[in-house]
Amino acid sequence: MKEIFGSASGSSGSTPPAALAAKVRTLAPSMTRSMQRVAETVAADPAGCAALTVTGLAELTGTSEATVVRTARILGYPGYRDLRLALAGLAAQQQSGRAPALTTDIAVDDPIADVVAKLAYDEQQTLADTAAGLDTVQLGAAVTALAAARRADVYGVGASGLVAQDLTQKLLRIGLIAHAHSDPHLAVTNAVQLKAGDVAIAITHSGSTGDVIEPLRVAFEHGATTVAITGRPDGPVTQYADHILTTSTARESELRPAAMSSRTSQLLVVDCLFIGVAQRTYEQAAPALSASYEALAHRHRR
Amino acid sequence: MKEIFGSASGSSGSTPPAALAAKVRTLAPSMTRSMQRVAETVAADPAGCAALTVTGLAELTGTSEATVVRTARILGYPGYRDLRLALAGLAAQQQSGRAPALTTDIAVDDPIADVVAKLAYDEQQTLADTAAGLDTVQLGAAVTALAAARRADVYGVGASGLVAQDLTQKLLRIGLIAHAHSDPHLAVTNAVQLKAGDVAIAITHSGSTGDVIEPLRVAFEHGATTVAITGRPDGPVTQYADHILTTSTARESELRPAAMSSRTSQLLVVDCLFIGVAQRTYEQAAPALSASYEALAHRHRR
DNA sequence: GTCACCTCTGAAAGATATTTTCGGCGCGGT
DNA sequence: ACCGCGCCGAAAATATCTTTCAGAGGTGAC
Repeated sequence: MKEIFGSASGSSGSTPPAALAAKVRTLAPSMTRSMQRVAETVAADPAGCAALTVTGLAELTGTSEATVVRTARILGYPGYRDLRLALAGLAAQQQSGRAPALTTDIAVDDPIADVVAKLAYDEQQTLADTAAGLDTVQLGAAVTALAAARRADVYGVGASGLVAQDLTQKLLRIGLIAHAHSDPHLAVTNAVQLKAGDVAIAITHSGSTGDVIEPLRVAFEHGATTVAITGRPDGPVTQYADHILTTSTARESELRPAAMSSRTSQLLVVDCLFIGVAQRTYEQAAPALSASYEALAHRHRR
Repeated sequence: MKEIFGSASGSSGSTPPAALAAKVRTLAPSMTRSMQRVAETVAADPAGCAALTVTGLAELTGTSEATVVRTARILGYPGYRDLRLALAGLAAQQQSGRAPALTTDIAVDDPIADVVAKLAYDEQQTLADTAAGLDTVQLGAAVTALAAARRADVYGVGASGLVAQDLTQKLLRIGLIAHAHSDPHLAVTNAVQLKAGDVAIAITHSGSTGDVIEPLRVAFEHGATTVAITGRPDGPVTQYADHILTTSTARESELRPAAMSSRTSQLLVVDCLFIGVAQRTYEQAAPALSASYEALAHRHRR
């Protein structure tokens, strides 16, 4: 049977189509101007667009049928027909579940309580989007590779560097050999050591951070299994990635740099990786986890 | 606009399309045999039928396209196309109806898709809890202190160390002088330098991490304004804290160490601090933020 | 500044899906 | 057995969607 509601990224079937707005944001950078116009129109009023034919939507957005179809393709549907069907589903869902509709934009003069509420809401949204957009097949493949790896190297600079460290810390805890690199030179130097069976993971929101791509390329060329965690599934980094894990992109505002929501998103992905690996290597992971817990106990004051 | 989801019986537009089965029963008497076959098939599996073209459904029910269209008409839609759209909506609603019955505990044999869903849900929960439990007065006070600080030191070890670094990175971006310390000795050594007007922030989930409490105590005794970000507002760390920011504690399970949700919670608090400070120092922060953005641009490959 | 190149875009041709038409077929009545 | 009536599906007609192609517009090199 044809799968209509599955996320475009092809993941398993049960994904709710709620994440359309997120998908539009994620993919907007790889769209042309007129396609963006179409995508935005669709995201703004799914119900309305579901009632339109290709021609109708083309006229409404001031573009051509071809552009509408192209947009549908980018969004992950085989054609406009399927996008329209998904739109109808979305509309029905919206109708039953009433949108919460918070102006999630943070203003300079927002009282502190609003800041807390808006930030929390935003990050929750980011989590939902990420979960919806994550391709579980790719994730599973990455987990399998990690669980069997002799060694894992993780690359990330800037904010993503912290995420890389977080992942590394966790993997070390369950007995894997993992390293985080934020120094590009050392990263490349180490990447040369990798070989088939090893895993290299690059974390970059933009998907085009040279300092992170370079070591991944080297690892890739040396036969390691490579994973990219990025918000731009079409970015340069994916050239050298065997498995691509897409993080979601929230729109950023002046006061809320992209780094913030991308970090939330990346951490969720990284946690999923970790839990996945812990499951696969349970026999080894469980005792290792409690051992590390014990070891810390005495560092806590009475 | 064309009304798709309106009930066929013509009543007001907002009728939920759930009543399809009932409609089939009501109208069955006025249908011919083959039409009934079609109607029943559709009622039995809306989602499946939504994926079929007229021809497909005709074959499936062993009838012809014409009959399918006639059935759609009887059911109140202008044609098969619209019936199909409504069907898609119905399917989506059905799907969204289930699902929230997640036992948020992650088991060893959970499929990867469940892991993603449960983790996302858990972290969302954590965020909501944190936002609800955060004392905005204390937060406001901490922000005020930070915004005016000559210098800020942040202490955190282990997973909290990464949060400390995250905060530091952000504060540096808006022109504050901030340092993260994860080496307890260096932390203490530096804490001695602090004086009134400076800010020291300790991040510890347990509230009893000696390595973090010690530098905070020193800072406190040297007259700095001290802030504790902890999950245990009654823990030892709060002795030396002028302002206490409470993070939420989700219960941890075997596969899901506490570090995971405490990190989420801590990051939210830290983000709030950051945004708060950015608001207060907007004149200085805004240009600093865009400047740091510009500076990074060339590190991205075309 | 100009040229070559490349990408984006929409018009129109081509393919599919939906709707309509129309004649055949079965069924009940005479 | 024959007639009339209405259901049914094949195929034509139409609408909708998809693909192709050539021109417009922009970009970088020289």
